[in-house]
Amino acid sequence: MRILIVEDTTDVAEAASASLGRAGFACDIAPTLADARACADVTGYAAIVLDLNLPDGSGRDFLRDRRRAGDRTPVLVLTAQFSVEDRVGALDEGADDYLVKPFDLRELEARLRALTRREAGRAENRVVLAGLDFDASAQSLRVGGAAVTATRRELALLNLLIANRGRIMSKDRLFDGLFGFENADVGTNTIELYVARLRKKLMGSGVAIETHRGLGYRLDLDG
Amino acid sequence: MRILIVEDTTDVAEAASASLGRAGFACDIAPTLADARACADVTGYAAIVLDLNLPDGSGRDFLRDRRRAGDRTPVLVLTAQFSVEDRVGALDEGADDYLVKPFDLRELEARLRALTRREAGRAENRVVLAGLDFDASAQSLRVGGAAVTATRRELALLNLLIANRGRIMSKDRLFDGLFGFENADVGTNTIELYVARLRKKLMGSGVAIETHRGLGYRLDLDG
DNA sequence: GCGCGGATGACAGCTTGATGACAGCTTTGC
DNA sequence: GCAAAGCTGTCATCAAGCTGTCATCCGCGC
Repeated sequence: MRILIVEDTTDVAEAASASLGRAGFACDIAPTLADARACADVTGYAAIVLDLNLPDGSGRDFLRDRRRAGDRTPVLVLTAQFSVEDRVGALDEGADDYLVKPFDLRELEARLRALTRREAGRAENRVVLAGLDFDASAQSLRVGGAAVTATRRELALLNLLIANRGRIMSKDRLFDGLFGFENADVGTNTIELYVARLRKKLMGSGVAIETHRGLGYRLDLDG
Repeated sequence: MRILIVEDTTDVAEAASASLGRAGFACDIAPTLADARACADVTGYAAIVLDLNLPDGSGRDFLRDRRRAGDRTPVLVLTAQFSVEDRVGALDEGADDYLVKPFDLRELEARLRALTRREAGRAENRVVLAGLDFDASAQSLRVGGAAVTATRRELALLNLLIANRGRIMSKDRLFDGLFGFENADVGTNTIELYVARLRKKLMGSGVAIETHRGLGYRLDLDG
């Protein structure tokens, strides 16, 4: 984890750097806004510690610029001011946290850990198969890059087939997956219907639903 | 955005709930650890505000349990203690932030905005999308440059849709985000109502709320 | 060729969503 | 405190389009 410390008071910056270094962070120090910009442009950081009082301007401008540019690196602001307005202002301008000087180094360390912690693993429900791009959580379907709309039943069927890709699914099992008890009297023909409708929408995706007579259906790569 | 407030002092909890409600958050209050667990098991929250001193135990246990269980919901800890050890301890146990009592309600609000914003992958409160310009902290909305007034619920809905832009949000999820438990008996038709009202206000913004029958709604660029 | 399982187009019913009007309640301004 | 304004949510009505049935056609395997 690499951290950028934007702070012009050498003592503070070096103390922080040493302390964070011991905690496993690699730190770069930037004593001016210009240095900070140069560093941030060259490499990415897991987080930025930003003093607001700098010799060549206010850290707020730096923060605002980065956010406007779409940069989401977590920023922890250091401030000498106590007023609630200032704190609220900093947070609303895009800071993720702040610390009032003088601060305890252990606390800086803990806060940076909290900020950088949530970088890791987001559960992805997305499946990409040849020209097919299906995201179960967003219920979105793309075929060859183009968004395709599908109804609830169609998506449910697709979901089932994808989850069992490469395996033959009997109509009974598909039926069980698509309909609850209250729909038990729906004709089995319905499955065939939805397979047909899905096939039409998956046209040209490189993925095909094969028919296996007397056995069921299987989704797999085309060809 | 739905928030769980775990706090046994009724005054504090209700003041926070009222203040956050005005800011567009839907709040549930849990006065005990048992209540908190029950709530958290039943529904998901955008963030949890957690007092450490509770009648049936320490909030730390609750926090630790949730993290062990793999839950990453942002947690903001309320504490009466000043010691650095306590603060560091809370952060390292998985809290994302803390506030020392007594705290300013505006600050709680700003910190929760920062926490939920980060979760939604945003670095600042302001979002500009085509002709739509929305600022969550100022609760202000502009369409094609012109200021548009919108009510709290409308803004809350918009905020939710923007945070999940591009994905289909089921009415249930939108409902959970807009209403807490005390409003559980509100008809689901209400969502449709607010979608209609929002659509009217977003007219000509280049952003549209698409209906996906049986699935939910999705906010995306028009076209 | 025949039989059976599967494919598919059309359609009617019905669930789901849209929307205008209204009553209750909250907030705001005085 | 009071009154007015505005926000909220319910209801009823209307529109849309998803669903599943039916009938018919296709094609594989025997």
